[in-house]
Order: sequence, then structure tokens, then C-alpha cells
Amino acid sequence: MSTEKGPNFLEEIIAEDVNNGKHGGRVLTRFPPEPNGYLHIGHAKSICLNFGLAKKFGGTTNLRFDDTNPEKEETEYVESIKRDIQWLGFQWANEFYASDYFEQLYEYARQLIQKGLAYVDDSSAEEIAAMKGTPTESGKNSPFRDRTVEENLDLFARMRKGEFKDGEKVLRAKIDMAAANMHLRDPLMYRIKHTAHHRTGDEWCIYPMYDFAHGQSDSIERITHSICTLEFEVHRPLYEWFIEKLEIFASHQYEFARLNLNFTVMSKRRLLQLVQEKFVSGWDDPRMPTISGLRRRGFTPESIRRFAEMIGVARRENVIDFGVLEFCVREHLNAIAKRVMVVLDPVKLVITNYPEGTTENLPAENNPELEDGGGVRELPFSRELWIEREDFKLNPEKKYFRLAPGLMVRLKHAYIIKCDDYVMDDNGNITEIRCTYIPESKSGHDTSGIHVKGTIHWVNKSTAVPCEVRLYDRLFRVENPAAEEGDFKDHINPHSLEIIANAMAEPSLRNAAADDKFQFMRKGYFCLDTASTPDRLVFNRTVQLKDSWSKQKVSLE
RNA sequence: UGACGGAUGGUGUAAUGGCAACACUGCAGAUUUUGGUUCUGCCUUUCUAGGUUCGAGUCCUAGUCCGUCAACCA
Repeated sequence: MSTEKGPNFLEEIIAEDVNNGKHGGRVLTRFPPEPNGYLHIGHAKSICLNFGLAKKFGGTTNLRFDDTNPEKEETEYVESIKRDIQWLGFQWANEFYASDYFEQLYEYARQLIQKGLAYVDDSSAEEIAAMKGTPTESGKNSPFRDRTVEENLDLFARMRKGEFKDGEKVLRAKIDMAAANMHLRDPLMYRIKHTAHHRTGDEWCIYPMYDFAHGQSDSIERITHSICTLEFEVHRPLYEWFIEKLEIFASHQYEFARLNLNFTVMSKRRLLQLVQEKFVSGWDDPRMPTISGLRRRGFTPESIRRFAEMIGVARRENVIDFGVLEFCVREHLNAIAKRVMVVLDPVKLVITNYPEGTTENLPAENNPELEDGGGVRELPFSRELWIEREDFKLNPEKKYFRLAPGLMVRLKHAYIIKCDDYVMDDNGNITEIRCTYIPESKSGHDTSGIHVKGTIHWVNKSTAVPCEVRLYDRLFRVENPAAEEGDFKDHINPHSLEIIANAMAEPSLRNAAADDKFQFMRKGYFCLDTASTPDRLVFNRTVQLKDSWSKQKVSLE
């Protein structure tokens, strides 16, 4: 970009801290995912922020799995998260787990008990909820609030030993049941769960809650700037309370507004439903807003990082138009994608004055955006070709620059042709288009003096590679599915996936590799799907090209 | 009617008391062997009411609207 944005509010805070020599100018951030699902584009914003901020100020970033709820967490998710972060182009300084700190956290809890700042409560979940009060009504003290330090220490030790059943007891901080901030009304610190943990196995049957794990983990790692989303703002006083009472390293929490994208959902809970209930093929379904889905769809790390930079960071709620993401991926793919020709909806075209049994190889530039055109490849050309069905019209409207009886058009990288005739079957379908070519109009050596408005793509029939092409559209029909009445899944776009079984590709696509990015000329950007095999090539459409013609057509009607 | 936060074009984000700008979108046009790219131009903005000030998007007061919080989730 030629114009630089001003610093965002987090950069300002960190710059000031660094200038003031806070923490000796040291900057250490962390990205703290819970391994209970795959990362999505919203996490990408957070990743770019945390890693980007640290890098900008000469610091580093820890990856820390917030794995304090064994019921939902799995190693599969840990692996996918690591893969996605690295794919995005970031490397953490340390890989940590909140579960690494279980022993330390247990000790911290004992310290609070000893200071008279935590107690074991025998109340049930329902009783605790009832005593919590409401935002406008203060809560009531638990009858177990005033147990002695000795009794609390003993009970807490026995909780750890497994003497009690799930839900029988909890450890709570003793703060203020009348606090205006609900999170300060004696929040739970530990609960009993006789559940195996993906890392610690059966070692523990008590697990710390988020509020008693996150801030302490930050502190243990000496995180300087702990950046999270806005909904944790009301947790900050509690974050600070624990650090103050424990007298440990004071990390600070800062909040920013999470990313919202229209026409999709962004909560792991909903994404999990889409996966489990088979509305999509998996977490990496190309229609999913997950990082793995975007990767499979053909997005590049560069385009996602650029997106994060473009949307900025602030503290106000925002909804980013899906078009911004599309703009970013087009921008990058336009620069790097190899131009190739693929006919998605083939109709036969015969060049009647081109000799039968003859094939010539025409040079074709790979990418006009590159210095040397990205090199050239050879395209076979002969008497029979495939062209796009929509590039021929019996009765063309005004400003239609393609093929119609009597009209001329250029075949990209080849010759100008004129349509003389066509063949129609009994159902009124065009089965063949018959043209003559102008030998003097050969691409790069055109001496014909003829100028045509339109250029269309084509594929040589005898050497064409049949393939499958998958076209994607937005997953939902409405801007904010989560906000609609009823089930968000009722608003899934039934046409979000269109499979084209018989596309015809130019022969060079036989050598397509998994990471290759292509522009199918005039059709969009595509990549090989993970389900593709050498015998059956499968391509995903990443995004369409901008199409001012279809817009114009609509306005003409 | 509790606590905390927020409000700048259609959408985002800047402007840090001194000419409201940048990007995306949209619309027009130029170029084009991709109706792509590129280039040019245009549309559209400070929630309301007071106040402070030579000067307010920015500071103050009041209001309006929006968001978050009452999981043994994170």
C-alpha cells in the first residue's frame, strides 16, 4: 500500500510501554487457543495481531493451549491448530499448555485459601446460580463461605485426591457477592471432573476454570501484553485481582473487537454443528471460514495476512463484508496465478477451413502480470475445439462481444474466427458451432487488420483433459445467520456447492501440483482439491473474477 | 432498570484541539488478445442537545442507540 495506516490502539499502548522501559522494553505476547475445534478466520485476525505486534516491537509470541476443560479438548485439534498457525506464516517462541501449570495453579489456589481468599463450597450448581443474584440484584453469601482455612485446605486436598464426585464441591474465590461486576461474586476457581485429559490423563480430577488459569498462565510465562477479545473485558478486574492477591508477575490484559464476517458463522460451536451434522464435508470443507477450509479453497497465507492488515483493529463491533476477503485473495492470486484455459460447460466448435489431421502448437504466456510473462507454454490447436456454451448466442443482445452467427471473435492465443453455421438438436440445444478462421490473424503475427471486441478461451478437443470442477458460493443466504430466529442452519444456501463433472482442461493441467494456483481465464481462480487424483483431476474455485459484464447485463434488462 | 465498553460514508479503518482522509463496495469513463488487471473521475461521513475554546470528530455535561456480562465453557 502506498498509504500507511496510523498505528492501532494496541500499537500505541505497546510503543508507550517500550518507550517507558516497562519490563525493560521486553514484549511477549501469546496466542491462547482452546484445542476444542479448528481455527477460523477470526482466529487468523488474532494470530496476525499477536504475532505481528510482538514482531513489530522486537518481541516474541508463545503458543499456549488453554486446555482446562478435558471434556471438549482433543489432540487432533492441537495438531490442526499448530499446522494452521505455521501455514499462516508464524512461528511461536514456545509451545506451552495451561495443563503444564496444573501443579503450580494448585499451589496458587492453596495460597489463596491460606490467605482466607478462597473456600470450598458444597453447594450445587443450581444453588450457586441462585445465590449469584442478577445484574441488578446482589447475591447472597454461601453458607460454606466461612469455613476455616484448615478445613478448606483439607477439603481442597481431598477434592484433588478424588474423594468427591463431579459437582459435589467447588473451590471459589472469596471476593464480594454484592459486586456490581458479576464476575467478582465469588467466582469458581476449580471444579471436579473425573475425566481424562488429553495430556495429563487421569492425573487430575479437579480442573481450574478459565479465570483461574488464563491470567496465571500469562503471569507464569511473563507475558507483557495479553490480548483478547472484547467479551473478556468484564473479566479483567478478576484477572487483576488474582494477580494482585497472588503477588505474581503482573501481565496486563487488553481487549479488541473480534472479527465478524457476513454470510457465515464464526463460533466454534456452530462450526462444529455444521461438521457433525454433515452440512459440510469437514472442518476443511472449502465453504467453511476455517483456516483449513480457506487453505483447501485456495486462499494463500499472504492474502489472509493482508486481510487482517486491511480490516484493522479497534474496540468497536464490526461486520466485515465478505467481499473484502475476496478482494485480498484476488489481489494476490492475480499477481501469482498461472493463466490456463479450461472450458466448464463445453460445446464443440469446428473450424471448417482448418486442415483435418493437423495440429499446431501455439505459444501462450503464463502470467501477463509477471516481468517475462511468467514464461510460455505450448497449446495444441487443431480443427475441433471446445468452447464455453455461454460464449455463443443465437440472438445476441447489444454489446455482446462473443460468438453468434455472422460474428467474429478471437480465440485467445490463437486466431480470429467467424461463425458461419451451427447445429441444433431436436430439443433446441446447440451441439456444434461451425466457423472459419483467418490464417493471417495468428496471435502475435496478426496482419489481418481485423479488430474484434471479444476474446474467448478454448481447449483443443483431441488433447483436452476431462476434469471435475467445484464451484462454491457463500454458505448462507442471509448476512447474519446466527442472529436469525430459529436454527441458523435453516439459512444454509442450498447452492453453495455446484459440481461440474465434465469440464475440459488444457493438457498442461495434467501436471498441476497441490500448491499451484491457477487462473482459469475469464472464469476465476482455481486450485487442486485435496481429493484430486492423477486419474481424476478435481479443481476448486477459490473466487470468481470480477465480472462487469454480468452486472451490465442485469442493468440492460 | 446494575457494571463495563462502544458510536466517523453502504462496510471497515485513520485523523491524538488546527483543511475529515485511506481502503473496500457502488457508479461512470480510458486502456486491454481475459467483459480480468491497470488508470482516471464520481457518489457517500463525524448519534443528538448543550457547554469549554479563536478553533471540537477529538475535551466537558446530559441524553439516545448498540454490544458484553447472571456456564462447575473458554
